[in-house]
Amino acid sequence: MRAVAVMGATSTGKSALAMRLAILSGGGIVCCDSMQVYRGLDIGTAKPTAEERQRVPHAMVDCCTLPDQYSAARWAREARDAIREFNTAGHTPLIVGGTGLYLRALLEGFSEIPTEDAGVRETLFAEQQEHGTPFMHALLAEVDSSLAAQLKPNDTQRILRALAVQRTTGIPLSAWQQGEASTEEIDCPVFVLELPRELLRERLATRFEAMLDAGWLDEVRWLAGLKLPETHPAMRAVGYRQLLDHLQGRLSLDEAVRDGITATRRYAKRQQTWFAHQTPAAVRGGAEELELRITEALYG
RNA sequence: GGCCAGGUAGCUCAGUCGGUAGAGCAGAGGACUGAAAAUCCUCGUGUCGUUGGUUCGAUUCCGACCCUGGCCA
Repeated sequence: MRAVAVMGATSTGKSALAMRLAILSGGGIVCCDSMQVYRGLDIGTAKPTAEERQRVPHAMVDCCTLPDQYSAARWAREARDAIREFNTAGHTPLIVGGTGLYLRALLEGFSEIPTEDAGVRETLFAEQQEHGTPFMHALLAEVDSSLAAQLKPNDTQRILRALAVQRTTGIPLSAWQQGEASTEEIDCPVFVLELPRELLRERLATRFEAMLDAGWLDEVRWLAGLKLPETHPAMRAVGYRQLLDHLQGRLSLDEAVRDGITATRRYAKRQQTWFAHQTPAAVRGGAEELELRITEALYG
């Protein structure tokens, strides 16, 4: 299998770059984005428009209907199928997005781990609410001391995941993670699009306002109407979370916008850190330089 | 004009019964194996409004002045 990945923080302009390249190459795009997979979250996720999708085929967009929840493993599985289809049609697709973990799941694979039993999460969450995360960390230490030692006592998300797997299988998560990672050989050079911090900040803020003008708040009202649990990924997405707080009267619109822009900035910084340290083999650069290098990769 | 409450880190504030000060947020850096737009970790010297006085020593007590908010005229 073969693909070319174009990754980068939000608002760096990677989608526009990818569109240009895809139109030239006649290939398709595989979105690597943990929020664009949800049907109905369009404006706030900067999802490719209908026109763009008509012009260039996009995979891994709108592949999950909302009460459902997505995951990195599922994305890797489905993205692999999408890439194979493009390949058999004679094309090298562009993997485009900002979700570093998803790309890792695809390129390096995850160990085979059984699905958590339904309901374990709810039980764990209730326990965590009552006793606090450090207490849950202590519980984990009893059944999986090596993983517990690696996790901070406040890391709710990883601690509950570890406990959930241990409780449904009776085997510690760290043991499962020792297992062989299931990957299919894939030739995929990785490119990271960079933008100076100051410029990125400006673009983030401008885009946030533009999304509001495009009717983002109505989209958030619709989301609120679904009554999803507050732990659902869609409820915690940058911007959506703050706008949801506004709809529930916890923030004025101005405050929600200000906090949303701040949250986006912090998110972009985390992405930059990830791509700087977790993808050492990647080629980094600005739009012009990358466009050349990617073109070489596509045709060379 | 009078009375009251404030003026402390970029912002919101705590505190020092007098020995030059600390939280949250922001900001910076970092981690990252099935929720990842998530989750988590580390980093805090600033004329303590200005100016006199008391004191070995004042941001802390007293006075004057300046600024902000509220109430009364």
